[in-house]
Amino acid sequence: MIQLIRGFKDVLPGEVELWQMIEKTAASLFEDFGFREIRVPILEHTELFARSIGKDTDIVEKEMYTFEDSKSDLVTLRPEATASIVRAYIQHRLYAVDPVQKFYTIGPMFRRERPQKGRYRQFYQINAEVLGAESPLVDAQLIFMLVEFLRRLRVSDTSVHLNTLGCPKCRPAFQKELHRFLSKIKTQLCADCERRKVKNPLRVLDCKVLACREAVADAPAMIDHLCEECKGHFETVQKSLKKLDIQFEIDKRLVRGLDYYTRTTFEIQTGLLGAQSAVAGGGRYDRLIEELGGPVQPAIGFAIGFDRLAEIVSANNISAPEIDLFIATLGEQAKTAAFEWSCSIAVSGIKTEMDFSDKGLKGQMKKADRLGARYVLILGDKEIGEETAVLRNMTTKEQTPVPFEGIVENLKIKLKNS
RNA sequence: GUGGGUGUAGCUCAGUUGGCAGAGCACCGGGUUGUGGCCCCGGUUGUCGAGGGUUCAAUCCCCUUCACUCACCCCA
Repeated sequence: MIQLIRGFKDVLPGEVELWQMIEKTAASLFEDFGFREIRVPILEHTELFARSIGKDTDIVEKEMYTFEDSKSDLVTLRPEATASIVRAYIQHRLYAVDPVQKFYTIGPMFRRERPQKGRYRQFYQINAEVLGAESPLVDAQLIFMLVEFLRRLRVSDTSVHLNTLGCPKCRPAFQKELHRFLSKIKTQLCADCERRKVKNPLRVLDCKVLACREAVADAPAMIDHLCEECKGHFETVQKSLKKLDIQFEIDKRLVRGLDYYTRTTFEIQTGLLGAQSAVAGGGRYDRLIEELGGPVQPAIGFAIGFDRLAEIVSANNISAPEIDLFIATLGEQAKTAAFEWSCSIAVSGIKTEMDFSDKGLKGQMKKADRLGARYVLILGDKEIGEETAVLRNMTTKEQTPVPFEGIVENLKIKLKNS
């Protein structure tokens, strides 16, 4: 048997209703905050991701689905959405009329990692991005919106983690100091951290190995080395969050895996997903638009892990959709009549089903019951002879005759009003 | 990429120190020749994940492989 690709998954009916509910919740809330939906391609030039995410990141180094198409263009299945949104902003000069543009998008991303709980090779994200806005109030508003989104979905056991990564003015000095510190303690670091020390020193602070944790306990923190502007920005973000009654904790070790982040970064964590504690993450990327060849415009955004979210949203009150009418038939003549009627009734917005096999009445009643039919129209030889069908209310068991004359219109009226 | 656990009916899972493959639920039929849910009776579940090896005999033991799963790594 041909199975689906490892790390990919089918979302089957039953689960799809939950997904639709989450999508609607996001769209409606984000639109209330002035975000508009944007849809960007799943395939982009590899160059776009290499330049935005960073050549030395794990994502670009070993996790992307990259291949040559038939004309030898190097293309990649997107591992994240921000780069494409920024590209669209630049390419279509969306900044020309108003540099401030707010977008959201929902769709699949691809990363070739080893699958585990809450981690798939094709996974879905909901992204929200504000391009062209520098104010720290925007940072706070975005986090507020994210928290409200989770509240609407009744997700419990979540916390907001906040950090700042500084800007090109203050980060280099800090990095130099961090490097000096790491060189001093290098004998105590694990093999992974030896590697990180060169490529992404910030990550060393986030290592889970006990020896490393102890070694970096009093390492310098970015938060203590901010320039005046970054410091002020971060303080305003915190002050604004407090005004909005958003609980958060400063997490000096919160580092993001993508190179483009600057200043504010944040993550929503949960204890419900095992090792994959991040349900959503985001931050500022004030230099990215410019680095991709656009105007000098700051930006901020976040991504929500859709699959992870779906796993922790309490799905108890999602039930299979009921149908309004089931037509049970006996004999060819009845089936033919029911066939025409059912099509005509379904078109008018009434969920209608019938059975096309030659089941007995008992079997058809059973099927109607399983489908959650509110009414069953019974149509056998007797009814054909009398030109009157029988309509059974499945809850009250009450049965009423319905003459063939004008039956479709009568059923439409009756079922719509009940 | 590395390590652990698990693959038996549609689903949840038993099982045999190697000897014809099981239960519950679901499904189908009957009790009710044309009326669902509850009840009673009966029936079908299957490459025992795939390939190879050992053996008179393998679902069981050995090897390989694939998938799922959890963790590392990384991230949403």
